[in-house]
Amino acid sequence: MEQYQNPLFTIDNVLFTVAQAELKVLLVKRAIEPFIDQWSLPGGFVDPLLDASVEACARRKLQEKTGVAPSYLEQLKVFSGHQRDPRGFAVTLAFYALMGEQAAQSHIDTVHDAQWLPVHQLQDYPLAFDHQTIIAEAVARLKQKALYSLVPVYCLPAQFTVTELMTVIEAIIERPIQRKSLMRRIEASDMFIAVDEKVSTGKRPAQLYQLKPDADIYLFERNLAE
Amino acid sequence: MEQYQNPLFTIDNVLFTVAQAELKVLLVKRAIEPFIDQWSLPGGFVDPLLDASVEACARRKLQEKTGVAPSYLEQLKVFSGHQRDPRGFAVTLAFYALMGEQAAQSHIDTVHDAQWLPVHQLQDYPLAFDHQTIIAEAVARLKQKALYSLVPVYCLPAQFTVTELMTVIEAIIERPIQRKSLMRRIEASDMFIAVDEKVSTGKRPAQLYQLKPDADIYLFERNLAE
DNA sequence: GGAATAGTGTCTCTTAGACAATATGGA
DNA sequence: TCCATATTGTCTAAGAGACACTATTCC
Repeated sequence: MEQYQNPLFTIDNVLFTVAQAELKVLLVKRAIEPFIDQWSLPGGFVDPLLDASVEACARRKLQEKTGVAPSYLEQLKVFSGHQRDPRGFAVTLAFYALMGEQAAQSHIDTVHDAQWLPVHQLQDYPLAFDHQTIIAEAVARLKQKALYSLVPVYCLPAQFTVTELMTVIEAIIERPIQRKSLMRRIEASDMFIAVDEKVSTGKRPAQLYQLKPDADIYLFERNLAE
Repeated sequence: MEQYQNPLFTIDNVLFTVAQAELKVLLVKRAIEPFIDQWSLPGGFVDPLLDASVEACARRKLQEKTGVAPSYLEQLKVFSGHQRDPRGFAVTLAFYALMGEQAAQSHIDTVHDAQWLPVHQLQDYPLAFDHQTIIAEAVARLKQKALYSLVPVYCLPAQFTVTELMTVIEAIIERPIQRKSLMRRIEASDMFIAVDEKVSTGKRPAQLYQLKPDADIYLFERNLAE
C-alpha cells in the first residue's frame, strides 16, 4: 500500500523567444528512443542529487541546451496518461520560459540538435510524445498573460525600446496594439527605468528601458481589449 | 543515465467550500508516519492501474474522503524539494477544488478523520509537510480567480441565489462587493439560467439560478476593483 | 524641407463602484 | 402599512482604443 509502481516523472520546457517578429520555441532532436530523431521539448529526468527542486531541474536542462539561464521561468502544468509515452503511464511537468534570442544564439549555433522553430509552422513537424499539445497550451497561457502583464519583455535583451516591446507583444497576441496603451502600461507598471538614448535604424532615436533590479511583475486590472 | 532514482511523486488536494460565510478547507488526520495524527491535505500516491491521469487520481482521492466528486477541480502547481518530506526528495502535484458544503456533509459526518477547517484559523494547527504553504498558494489563486471569473459559484449547491453567490465571493476575496456589479456579471457571463422562485428567510423571495448544462467559465476582461 | 520613426494630447467607450429608487412578500 | 430583503436605474471614475498632432533625426 505504501508504494505503488512509481510512474515515470519528467520535466519539459517550452522555451520561447521572439525573432523576426515571430514567436519561436526551442526544440531539440531526440537522440534516443522512443521518438528518436524527432523534434521534442528540451527536458528529462529529475536528478535529486543535482536538483534542489523541479524548477532547478528545468533551469539545468535549459542551461545544457542554451548555455544560459532563461529570463523567465514558470510552471505550466502537468501532463499525464497512459497514451502519451509508449513505455506506459507517464507524468511530465511542463514549464514555459522566455529569453532574448541573442543570449542563446552563439551556443545554439554550435550544435545541430537544437533549433528555434516558429510556433505557427509546427503543424508541419511530427513532434515527440504530446509535445504539440504542450506547446499549444503554453502558447495559450503566454497569450493570456500578455493581455494583463508585461511578461513579454522577458523575450527581449536587458535593454530594449518601446517599439521592440510592442513587436514582441504583437507577435504573441497576434494582433496590433496601440503604442499609446503600451506606454501607459510601462509607466503604470513602474517596472522599468529609462537609460540613455539609441539610434535604431536611422530616424528619431528611441528611449531605451531596462527592468528595475527589484521589479515585480505588475498585473493590470484590465486586459488589453479587442 | 536513462533512469535515476525516481523521486516520490504524490497528489494533494486543497478542497474548498464556503460555509457560515467563511472559506473552509477539507483536512484529514494522517493515519501513518510521517506526521502521523496531524492534519493534512487529502491525497496520496498515483495508482497507474486505477488512474487514467493525475486529474483522475485527484478525483479518486477526493471521492474517498467526501463520497462525491467536486464541482470544480484544477491543477494548482507542483511543490518539490529535499526539505518538505523527511523521507527525502519529494514531488507533489497540488490541485485545488471547490464544492458545496451540503454535498459532502453526510459522508464527512460519518468519519472523524476528515473535517472542514476555516482557512483563517489554520495558523493554529501544525499541518503535515508544507501543506500550510500549499493552502496559502491555493487561497491566493482562488482569490485572484474570483476577481475575473465566477468560479466561486462552484462552492454552492446546484441552485443558488444572487445573495448566496455574493456571500461566497465576499468570503473568498475578503471584502464586500456591489450586488449590482455581481448581477451585471451574472448576466454578461451567460453561464446561468433562472429557475423558479424561492423564499429565503422571509421578505422578498430571491431568484434562483443554476449553471447552464454546457456552460464554460466566462473570463471577464476586468477585475473587480478595490 | 521631406520622410520616417518616436512620443503626446485628448476624445470616446466600456464596465466597475456608489448609491438612490423601486419591487415584493411577511408580519 | 411597515420592514427587510431583492432588484433596477443612473451617475461617476478609470483605463483601453482611436487617432490626430508634435518631436527628432537623417537625407
